[in-house]
Amino acid sequence: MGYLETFQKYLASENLKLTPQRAAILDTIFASRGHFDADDLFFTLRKDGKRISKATVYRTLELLTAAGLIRQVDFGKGHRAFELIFGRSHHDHLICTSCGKVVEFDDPTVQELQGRVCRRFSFRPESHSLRILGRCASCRKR
Amino acid sequence: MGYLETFQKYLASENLKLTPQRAAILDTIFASRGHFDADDLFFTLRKDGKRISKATVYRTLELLTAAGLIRQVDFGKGHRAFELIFGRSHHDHLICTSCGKVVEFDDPTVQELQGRVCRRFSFRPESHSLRILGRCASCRKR
DNA sequence: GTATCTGCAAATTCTTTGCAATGTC
DNA sequence: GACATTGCAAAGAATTTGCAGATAC
Repeated sequence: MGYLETFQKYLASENLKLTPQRAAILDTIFASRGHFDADDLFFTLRKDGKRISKATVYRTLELLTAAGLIRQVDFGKGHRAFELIFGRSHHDHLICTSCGKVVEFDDPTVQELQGRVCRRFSFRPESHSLRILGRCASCRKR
Repeated sequence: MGYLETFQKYLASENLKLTPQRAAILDTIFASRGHFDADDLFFTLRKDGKRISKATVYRTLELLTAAGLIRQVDFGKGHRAFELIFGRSHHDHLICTSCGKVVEFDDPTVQELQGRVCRRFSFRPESHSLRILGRCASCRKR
């Protein structure tokens, strides 16, 4: 099932509508991949000639999160960032504290750990986010 | 070495001064423990009869972070939260998505993982933050 | 046709900054 | 005494909200 179809299914289930604005926002997210925030999205849309208000961008990001197509990530900037998760496998982030470079990685240990910790404290696991901070090789050379 | 002494040492090394406001803020953080944000701190101080401006609270939180006495944590609220790290061992957080309860845990696996991932991508590890989200036992019963 | 959406501008919330008075070392 | 610090109020950034007109289903 495609992403638009998935979104539409979610919207229908909540009695919401698929508007051209919502579709354009989702298309833009899929086209760019990577990480983004509300502002990035707003300006990319504008560059593509789509005049969608920031309010709509914010409102749509919330819907897409609820629909499970994107998720919020925290890179320590003062504002919210997101990334696409639809069609992607789970991963975590390694972030360079000098240049801000973000490397995605996947290590099965995290899943096991999540299960173990949840069992110990009687939680039902839902998700996790792991950020490792360090200095990348090229920043260390400088 | 006590926390105030540690802070003072940091301040001296940066040619900064220990003021009554800075000491009061640090004392308050130590007295309350747990997690807090700028606002919590501001109101606790005020309740204790200390009239310290928000600007000073924000400025001091930055200093305390730089001094390594506290660190920023992300609980997915829209604003910054902090926790005391001075005198505490490292830990991560398990958070209930229903009631917001936060459980601290420590699992040595995370350290190993951090080392392994950094080695793989030639990063020098500095720190990490792991948040596991789930539903706690009492929320599941409801 | 009706309930949801959009854009706009105003309102909120969180945080930072300029500046004159004050205080620490 | 010099330079850092404070409080205040204003500025800034990010996000949310109220509302009237437009639109999907």
